Amino acid sequence: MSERSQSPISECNSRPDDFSRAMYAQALSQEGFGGTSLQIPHGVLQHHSLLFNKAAYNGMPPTTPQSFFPFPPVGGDYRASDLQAGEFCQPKHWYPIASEYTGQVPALAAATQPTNLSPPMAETREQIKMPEIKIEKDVNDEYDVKSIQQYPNPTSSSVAHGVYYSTPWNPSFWPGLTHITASSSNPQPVNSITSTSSSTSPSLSPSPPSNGLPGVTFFNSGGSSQGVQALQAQTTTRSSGSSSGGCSDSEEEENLSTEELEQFAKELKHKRITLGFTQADVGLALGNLYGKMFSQTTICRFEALQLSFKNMCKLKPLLRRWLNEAETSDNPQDMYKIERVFVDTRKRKRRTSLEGSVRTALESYFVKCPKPNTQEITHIADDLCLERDVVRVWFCNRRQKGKRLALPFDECEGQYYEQSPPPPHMVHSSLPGQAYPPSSHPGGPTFYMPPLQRPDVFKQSLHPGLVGHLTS
DNA sequence: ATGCATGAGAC
DNA sequence: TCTCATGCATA
Repeated sequence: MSERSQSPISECNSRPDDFSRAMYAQALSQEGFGGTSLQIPHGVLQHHSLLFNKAAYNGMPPTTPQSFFPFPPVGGDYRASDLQAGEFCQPKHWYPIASEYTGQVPALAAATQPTNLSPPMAETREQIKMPEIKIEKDVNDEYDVKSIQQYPNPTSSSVAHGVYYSTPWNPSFWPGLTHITASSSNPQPVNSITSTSSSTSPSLSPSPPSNGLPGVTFFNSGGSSQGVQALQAQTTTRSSGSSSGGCSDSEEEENLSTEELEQFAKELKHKRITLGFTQADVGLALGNLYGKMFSQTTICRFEALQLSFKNMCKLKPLLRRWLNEAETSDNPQDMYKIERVFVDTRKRKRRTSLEGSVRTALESYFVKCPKPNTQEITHIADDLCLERDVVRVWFCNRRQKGKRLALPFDECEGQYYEQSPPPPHMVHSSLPGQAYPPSSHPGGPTFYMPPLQRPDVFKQSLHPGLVGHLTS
């Protein structure tokens, strides 16, 4: 107890919307969180995957305490195990070749290729020799001048319409699209997405919608691909008797099942690779086709089922339409022909690279308190010699990550984040000498216990698809 | 593939 | 101030 009492956040109080995680509970309840040594096992559950990925979860001796670390040593160097949290759900097994196609390069390199069915397109900026103006990281500026990435147009000069911003150019545009998908937040079906586009070839002009119309005309009317029709059919098996074979995605996605999403993600990845597209290509092509481009990151996360269910539902119809286009186009590589010049002059904070020990410490804090309050954040920041905002963002991201991993497609998303009554042993008492004052939260000092505390049970709570990934 | 960051919207 | 969707930068 003595050591716990030294932890500034050992009595981190949960708020009603605090989330709780099985893994934390498991670690905390089964590994003696309430004990004197905080025997949270190696890795301190930095990753939920540790609970399931036994191969990477054994035998790591605890590391020594760190001076800035106000509570007992935590096991394992975070980076030593370096289990990326998403690994367990990476669908890598689908297509071993996939790893070769995860480049992040804008599709430009392929634009001039006569055919793109052969994969060897440039995958990195280095490879394609893209001029990139960037400020080195060790510059003293607090903020970099945002990298200005200029992708020379291989086929034409940089024209105005080729200018893309990393943010949506027209905020009113995308919201008009979102309704076609996510069921939870978009009650009304939208038939307006019925495309007025007559060509099976996507517009090569990436110019944003100029009229601000809610994307009504930016969809190519699917319906052009038999192969994808099959896909649609298979993803249209809905109880609500929604359209079958048609492209009224608004209804289609209404009751998307997790299986369907998973299936589609696989399909997408497979076909994308077969067609020779990178994830970045797809993201850009979406911009071409539908006026909203996405990053390689997003496509990657879609394929890896690492987006929220709602987000998956939102993106799926776009990607399916892209797939339609890609599959049916006589010249799929046309979809590469994107005239793009990135001119992003926003200042972006230099990315902080946290050392492994710091991450470990943060993880430990997180295990104790996933939602530190302002004071706690400040304290942690002081302890770890980090900017307060870095800590805050880290916790935000960590929560998001935890949520993403634990509940990728749970339609009852959020249920695990609801407060659950903490078992007596998890209720921290206010201890003297704590750096953190008693919480102002009305509920009193509590600690979140997820409803499921055993990995196997936890897995059962996951979507079957995810479990599949977990067990594969 | 993923860590850190941003910004909109909700609370 | 949080969540969420998303992306840059990088491992």
